[in-house]
Parts: sequence; structure tokens; C-alpha cells
Amino acid sequence: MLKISEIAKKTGLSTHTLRFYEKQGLINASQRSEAGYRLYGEADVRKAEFIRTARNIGFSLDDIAVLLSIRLDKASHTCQEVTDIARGKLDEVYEKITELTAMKATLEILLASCCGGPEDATHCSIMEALDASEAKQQSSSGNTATNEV
Amino acid sequence: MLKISEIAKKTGLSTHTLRFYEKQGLINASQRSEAGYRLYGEADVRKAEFIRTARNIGFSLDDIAVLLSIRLDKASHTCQEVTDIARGKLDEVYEKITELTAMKATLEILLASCCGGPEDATHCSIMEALDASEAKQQSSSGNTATNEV
DNA sequence: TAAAACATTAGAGTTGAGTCTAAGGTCAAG
DNA sequence: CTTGACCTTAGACTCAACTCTAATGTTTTA
Repeated sequence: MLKISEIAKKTGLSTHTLRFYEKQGLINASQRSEAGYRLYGEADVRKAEFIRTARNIGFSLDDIAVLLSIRLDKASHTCQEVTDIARGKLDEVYEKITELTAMKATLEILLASCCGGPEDATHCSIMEALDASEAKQQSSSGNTATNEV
Repeated sequence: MLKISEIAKKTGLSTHTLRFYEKQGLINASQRSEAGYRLYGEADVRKAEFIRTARNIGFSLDDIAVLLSIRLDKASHTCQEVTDIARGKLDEVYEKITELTAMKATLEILLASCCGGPEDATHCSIMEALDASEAKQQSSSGNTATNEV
């Protein structure tokens, strides 16, 4: 059985994070020592690694909680439940990429329009663009990021 | 002179947000009524619109504070100061897009590998991939998002 | 046996950008 | 002269995922 710092080293999750995940109901030490120390077995290590893998892919802790409950009893869950989670995440990712791509385009246009030199900013085209009002919708959740300059 | 709800309507910023921006030192009403009501003039409106435009592009409030200080006295600031801010933001955006693109690729591979049907998840290839450990680095700040499945 | 290195807990703090609340003051309309 | 729509403030709350602290107990090592 591993102590918390041992499983931490093995899985790359910090001891803080492991205790935090326990509070969130994701993972428990399967035993405690007489003194109350958490003791983790092989199955716990695999579970922690599952969590880390899912987290690294980008799943939220809420998603991971659902994935773990499926993992616990695969026979009574379907592939569709699993793909629903993945597809939900993928949709989020698409949306964020769209937003960021709009920001990127805007910033590149702004940067291309300005000399960027030691000249004073009196006629800086970036400042002018920002002052031109006409601010397009963007950021704050789920709109088609159409932001021109 | 406009009351706060009037400039709010005009600029698309909420009254809460305007007061919050005031606390952050971004914008002040240029006058107060006898009763202490904020009163905004034309210059305030233009400043609020500048802020909204910059925010919509994706600049942080800290960036905006700097941009506003440049705007206040363009003659004693350079184009380079302005492009430094834009380039900094653009770098952030690039980094986030890279991360998200890695997530996207991983999720697409996972989704392609799984039937997604009503079959039970006993042999679900997504669950298998998550259980395969081998978790690649990703997310948490600034690493080359190489995440395979 | 004493110090260093671990472990425990509850709970507070961090980040960024708001969002909301409570408790009150002001103003225009009917 | 009251109702409702506005305005004020300080300060708490939200989200996500940690991260850290303090105060204390345990184990290991020199």
C-alpha cells in the first residue's frame, strides 16, 4: 500500500490535488493506517491515472466524475453515454477555438496596421481602431465571433 | 449628461459592470449630481466604448488600463508600447489555440474509435484509452501540447 | 531521543471578470 | 403622498480547479 506522497509521485498528481479530488468525491484511499494515513492500492493507482489522463485531455472534474461512475460498472452503461461526454467536450473546444480564431484575426490585423516603432502614438492605427467604437460582439459565451476591425 | 443606466444602454455595458470598472480605475463619471448620481459626458461615452471594444477583442482589464493610459496622452507613448500589448495578447491566443487544437485532435480520435451506440461500455474504446494510462502532458500552462491517445 | 520529513484536518486564498445583495436615498408620475 | 423606477454604497458571492495555511499528530532516520 502506498502513502499519499508515494501515489502522488507515481501519478504526477500532488498530494494536495489528491486530497482535493477526494473531497470532490473522485477518489478515495481504499484503506487508512492506524494513525489515519491514507493507504492506496494498485486499483487506486489505476483510478488516479485514469483521472489524470482524462484531466489532461481536458475533461472537467464533473465530466470525470461521470466517466468514473461508468468505469465502475461498464456493463450497465452504454458507449453512447461515453461519446456524449466526449462530444460535449469537443463542442466546447470547437466553440473556444472559434472565439480564439476571431481574436487572433483581429489582433493580426491590428498588428499589421501599426508600425510598432518608436514613433509616438498620436496616429497609432491600433489606438484609432480601438477608438472607432463599432465594437463587435464576441467573448462572453456562445455567439458567432464575428469581430472585424 | 447621462445617468448610469443611460450610458449603460448606449454602450452595452451593464450598470454593475460600469461601477465595477470604476472600482478598477478604468472609468469615472466626470460629474456627480447633487444627490451623488454619476453623470457621464460625451468623452465618457467614448471612453466606455473604447473599453468595450478592447474587451471584446479579448484584452484583459489590466491591458485595457494600460491602453487607456496611453490613450490619455498619446504623444508621450510610442506605437511600440501599443504593439507590445497586442503582441502579448496574440501570443497568449496562439498558445491557447495550440492547447485546444491538441484537445480537439485527441477527442476526435477518441470519438472516431468508439461506436457510440447503445452497446454496453464493457469494451468501449474510449474507456480503454482513458484507462491506458500513458497520460501525456497538456493543459496547465505553457507546454507543447502533445497529447496522443 | 531528537530532528526531519512526513501525515492529518478544516478552512481560507487565488485568478479574472463580473454579478448580486442589502439597506438605504432620490425622483417623476398619478 | 405614495408607488415604482431609479440611484448610492460596501461587501459578499460565482465559477473551476486548485493551492496554501495553521495547528497538530506520526514515522523515519541519524
